[in-house]
Parts: sequence; structure tokens; C-alpha cells
Amino acid sequence: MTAATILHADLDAFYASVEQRDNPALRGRPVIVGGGVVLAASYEAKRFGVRTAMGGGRALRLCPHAIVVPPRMSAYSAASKAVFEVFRDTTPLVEGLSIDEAFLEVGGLRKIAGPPEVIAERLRKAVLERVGLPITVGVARTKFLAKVASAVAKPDGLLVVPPAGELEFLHPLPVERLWGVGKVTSAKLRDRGITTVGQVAKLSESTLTAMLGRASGRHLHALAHNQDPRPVRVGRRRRSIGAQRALGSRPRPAEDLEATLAQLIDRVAKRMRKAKRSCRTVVLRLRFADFARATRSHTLVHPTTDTEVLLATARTLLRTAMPTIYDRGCTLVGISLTNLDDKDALQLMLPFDEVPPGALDTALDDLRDRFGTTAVTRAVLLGRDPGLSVPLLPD
DNA sequence: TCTGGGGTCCTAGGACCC
DNA sequence: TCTGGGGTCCTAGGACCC
Repeated sequence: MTAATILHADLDAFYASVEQRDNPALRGRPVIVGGGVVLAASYEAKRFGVRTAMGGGRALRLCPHAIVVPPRMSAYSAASKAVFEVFRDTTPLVEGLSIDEAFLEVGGLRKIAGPPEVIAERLRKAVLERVGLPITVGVARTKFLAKVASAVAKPDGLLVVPPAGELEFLHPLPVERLWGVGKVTSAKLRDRGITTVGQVAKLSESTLTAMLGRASGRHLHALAHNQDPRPVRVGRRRRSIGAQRALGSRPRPAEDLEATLAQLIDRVAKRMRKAKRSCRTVVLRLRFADFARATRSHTLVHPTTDTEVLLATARTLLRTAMPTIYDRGCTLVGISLTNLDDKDALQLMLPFDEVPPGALDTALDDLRDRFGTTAVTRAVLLGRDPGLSVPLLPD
């Protein structure tokens, strides 16, 4: 049997810990980061039942003496960077999962750095000394078990699941510990009297897929049988970039929505260009007063990085969705850019409603001047109507 | 109890092509 | 004139995660 060589490292109550680190007056006291909604709660606050994503009002009723602080995203992202440096000093095989957790493969380091449990303990110490934050590490043979182990060991802990003790560890756990089991799936399982991972393991794959759909069924069947062959992967690329804004419950005039949309597009377009990516699909997300959601998307013929093109596309999507908004009152607007790729799409905007004769040739000449004749391999005319495009050069 | 902001992946139907 | 099977892409919605 192979050894347990995957670490799952997970910072404890990340945002709240950063606040306690930076302000000694908060140490040892219940801290809530966020306002309307709890973004993070210190363990002192969690003891009173405060949870992430809980409404602020309810959180304060549970824990009236909690100290509420506004989020400082730049401090958290700096802390995250520092912690990931410690990760990469430990092993080159780091797969980040979010701002505060990662998988580390340490199997090849035994001779130079010792066995995984020793590396894990050293990692915890290094994060505390170099960044000043508590971190929990789970060690196991698979990603899934390592993640479960760190969840069980929280806070400020270390737990190794030895290969010989995997099923003993796994099967008594509640089904909610399985990756991919949320509210809906757990309710479906509990309706049938299934509350532990061990009980899931007794069901056939066909029973599970009939209950939960093909992918979920297979996934859960595999996890419950302790099958998780996924390796730690380095350098996974983001598949979408997005931003959203809640607007409150008051109905908004259309101009407000358009203005918010323009700000969102500007933000995501800048982030996309900074990441040296382009996109082909724009997704508009809306939420309504009754918390129902809707999405509208449009895929362009060619990738773009141009704010104007993205904004024109988003505006068209918004106008298409308008009747729905007026009927129901829109409380959130969001934009996602997907279908990301790396190609540089360079666009020249011609600010004419009707393109005058000769303007296109001039624009093409301009592109050739700036980038050299051979650099211009494709040119298209994009209309204001998203999706309308006419090739000017043969592809 | 009243719900933020950032993501990932899956499903299902329809259009279109061979 | 009526017709199969397989594949890809797009759109919309939904579950889930931190």
C-alpha cells in the first residue's frame, strides 16, 4: 500500500485570524469580519454558533459581545501570498484551492526533508513564525481524505490518516463531510435514512446515480469507497473572472443598473487584461427580491479584451432581460467573463455609427504600422450588435 | 434569520454538422 | 421522402465550495 503523502493545509478562520494578528486587542475575543453577512468568525465567536455566510443580525443575537470589523481584503491577499510562499518553500508541488487552502504533495521529499508528518509539523510552525497565522494540516494518501482530516483536526491541529486506518476513519463520518454533499444532496440522502459515509458505501452506484444524477452518483460512490486517484496539480488556470454587486431590496431604475453594469465590466476587464487573458463569453447574472436568480449569456465570435465590446455585449444582455427585471425587482447584478483564453485579441474601435468609406482600410493600415505586416493575421469588423462580425482578411 | 462576493462543475435541450 | 447515430457548441439553470 502506498504511503500518505498528500497534505491539505487550511488556515483557521482566515480573515478573523489576520484581524487578531494585526490588532492585539482582538486576540482571545469573539471577532466577526463583515457587516451584513458574516465573512469569517474567530473560533471564540464560532463557539456561540456564529457561522460564515450567516446574516449579521442573527450572528449578533447569538454572540452579542462579538467585535465586528469591516473586511480588509488587501491585508488578506497579502497574508495569503506570504503563506503560499511558505507552501512553495516546502514543495514545488502546490495546488491552491482558494485564498486560504492548498494541497501539497510531499512524497518525493522523504530523503531530504523527512516523512510527511514531520514536514507537516514543520510547515505549521513556519506559517506561524513567518506569517503569524494558525494553520491546520491533514495528511493522507488521497486529496479527499487529507481534506477531511484537516476539517476534523481544526483548529490549529495536525491529523494523519494512516493508509491502514482509512475506512475506519471514513465510514463513521456524517454524509455532509463528503465533498460535493451540500444542503440539497444531504436532504435527499437523509430522506432515505442515510446519514453516514458508511451507509452511502453500502448503496450500489446505480442506486446513487438514480438518486442524485450521473456525475454526483459516481462521485459519491467513489469517495465513499475511498477511491480518489486525483493527483496534486500545479498551475491550474482560472476558467472565469467575475464581479457582482448587491443592490439592496429597493427597486432600482434602469439607469442605476446600467451604471453598476459599467463599473462591473470595467473592473473585470481590467483584471482580465492584467492576467493577460481574453474572453469570448459574457455572462450577466441577476438576482431578484424573492432571491430567484437568472443568467443571460452571449458568446462572441472572436475573443476580446476590449472594455467597450464587453460593455456593449453586457448592455444588450441586460436589455434583453429587462421585462423580467421590471416585473420582479432586481437586487443583484453580476458579470462573469468565461471561455478565457490567452490569445491577444487586439481591437481598434471606430467611433462611427456608420463606417465611412475608406475608414476600414485606414484602420488596417494603422494596425500594420503599429505591429508590422506579419503581425496582423486576422481582422474582423465587429458591429454594435454583439455577435455580428465580418472578416476583413481571410482567416 | 435574511442572506456578500468570488469561484467550480454538471445537466439538459436545441442548433448544427457529418 | 423519410430518416439514424454521433459529435460539438451554446444557453440557462442549479448545486456546491470558501
